Amino acid sequence: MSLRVYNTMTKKKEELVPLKKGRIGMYACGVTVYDLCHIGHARSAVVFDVIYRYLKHKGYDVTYVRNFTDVDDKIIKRAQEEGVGTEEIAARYIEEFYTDMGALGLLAPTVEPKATEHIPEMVALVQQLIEKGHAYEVDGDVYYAVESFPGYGKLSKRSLDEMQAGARVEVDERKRNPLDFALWKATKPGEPSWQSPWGEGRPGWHIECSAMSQKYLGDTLDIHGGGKDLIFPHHENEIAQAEGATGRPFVRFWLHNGFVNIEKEKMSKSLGNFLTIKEIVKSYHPEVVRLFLLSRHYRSPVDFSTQGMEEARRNLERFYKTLAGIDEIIVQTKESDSASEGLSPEEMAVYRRAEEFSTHFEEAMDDDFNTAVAIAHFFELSHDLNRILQDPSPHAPQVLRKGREAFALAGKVLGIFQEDPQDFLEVERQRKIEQLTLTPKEIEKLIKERNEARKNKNWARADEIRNHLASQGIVLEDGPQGTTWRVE
RNA sequence: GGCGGCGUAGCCAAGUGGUAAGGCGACGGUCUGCAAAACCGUUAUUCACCGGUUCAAAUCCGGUCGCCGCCUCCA
Repeated sequence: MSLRVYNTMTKKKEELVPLKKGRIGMYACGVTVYDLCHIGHARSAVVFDVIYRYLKHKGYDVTYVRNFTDVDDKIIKRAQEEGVGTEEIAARYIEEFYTDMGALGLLAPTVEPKATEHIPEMVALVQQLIEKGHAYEVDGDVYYAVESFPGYGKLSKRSLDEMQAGARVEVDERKRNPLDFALWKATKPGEPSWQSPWGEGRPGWHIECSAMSQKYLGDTLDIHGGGKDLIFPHHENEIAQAEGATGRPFVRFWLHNGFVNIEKEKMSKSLGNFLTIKEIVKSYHPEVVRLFLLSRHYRSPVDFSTQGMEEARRNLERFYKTLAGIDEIIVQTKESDSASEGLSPEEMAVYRRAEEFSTHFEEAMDDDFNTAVAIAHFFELSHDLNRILQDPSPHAPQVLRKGREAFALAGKVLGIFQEDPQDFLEVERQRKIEQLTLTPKEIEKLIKERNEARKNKNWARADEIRNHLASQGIVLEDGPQGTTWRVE
C-alpha cells in the first residue's frame, strides 16, 4: 500500500515518495517559548506525532526534527515585563512544554534544536544569501530581497503584486520592497545579541528553521509541517531562504494542520478563550484529548467544545470497558491460544475481521492520515468483540486475543489504548468521584439499604434510592455479582 | 480589496465521479422487579440553493446565498 498525503504546494494528494528510499526527513515547526502551550499547539503536536508514529509503523527510518524558538520579540517583551533574562523565560516555558506535551504522550523527536544554539549556522546562511544577491544589509539589519527570488509566493499562491496591493505592513524606507523581511536584526539595548559580520544583533524568526532543518536534514526535506497559519509568511520565507541559498528544492511535501476553535469562536487572547493544555488535562485524560483531536481530519478546523470532549470521553471509556472485559478473560489463557481452531461461524467471522483490522487501519491512514476513518474501524471491532464477550464460549479467548492485539498495535500509532484498561477506568472513576457531593461510603450505605428493600420486594423504596442517586449522577448497575455503581 | 477553505441527519463527522462510513442522541427489541451496561434493529431516496457536463455527481464546471481563515505575531 502506498501512502498518499495532501501537499499544500500542489494542492493535491500525492504519493509520498521520499528522497532516499526507506528514509524520511521531517521537520515540524515547534513553539516560541514565551507562554504556556494551548490546545492549538496540542493539535499540531499530536497531528505530527501521529504522522511520525505512522511513518515509523510503516517501516521508515524517520528523522524527526522539532525546534524551539527561544529568541524572539515576544520572549524579549515577556522578559522585560517580568524583569528577568530572556534565557529564564525560554527555559521556563521549555520545561512547561515538556510537562504538557509529555502528558499528551508525545514521542520525543529525533532532534529538538534551539535557535540560540545555532547562531553560527544562521549567520553563515545569511552570508550566503548576501553573496548570492538575495539579501542586503542596512544599518546592521539584513533583509531578504523578495524580488530576487522568482518563486516567492508559490506556497501561499500569491504574487508579489497582489501582496503589495493589499499590504498592511508598515513602511520602512530602508527596505527595497515593503515585503522584504528581516534575516538579522541589529541589537537594541537590553536585548540578547550575538556577534556577526554586520555587528551585534539577533536572527530574524524565519531564518532559524531554514538553518536548522538544513543542518539536521540536508538541503531537501521530505516533509515539512506546521499549523495552517504558518503557510504565510513563515513557510513562504523559509522556501525563499533555503532555495535561494542552495538552489535546490527545499521540501517535497508540505503538510499543514487546521485550527482549533473554542465553542465556535476563534481562539484568541483578546476574547479570553485561550485554553491551555494544563487546564484541559486537569479535566480530561490525555488520551481523551487525543481521541477527540483524531476524530476529525487534521486539515479541517475543529471546534473544541465541552460536548465534543464529553463525547470523546464517553467513547474512550467504552473502548476501555471492552478491553477490560477482554483482559479479564484472556488473562487465564495461554499466549498460544490465538489459533482459529474450533471456532463457531460467528466467532470465525469476528476472528477474520480482527485479523484484517490492521489492513483496514492502514488503508485509512494511507489516505492522508485519515484518523477519523481509522477510529470508525475501532468502533466496528469493538462491537464485534463485545458480541463475543456477551456470551463467551470456551473458544472465545482465541478470538478476543486477536482483537486485543489489533487494538494495541493500531492504538499505538494513534497514541491511544495504551493504558491498562482497569487502571484507566479506575482513574476516570476517581476523577469523577471527586466531583460528587456524596462520599463513596454514603453511596454504599444507600445501596445496601436499597438491596434490603429489593429483597423485601419493596420496589418503591428501591426505586426511590435509585432515582435519588441518579439525580446526583450516580448510576446503579445490578449484576449477578451484586450491585455496582458508577458516575455519569 | 486580494488569496484560500467550508456548507453532508437533531448534533459531531468520513466520503472528491459509480449510487451516502462511524459516533452521540432518539425510538423499538433482547436482558432486568424497574433500570443501567452490552447486544440486535430503525433513524439522510439524499449531501446549502440553482443550472450545466456525464451512462453515472455529495464529488467535476458555472452562478447564487451563508459561514470561516489568511493577507500583521500566531499551531
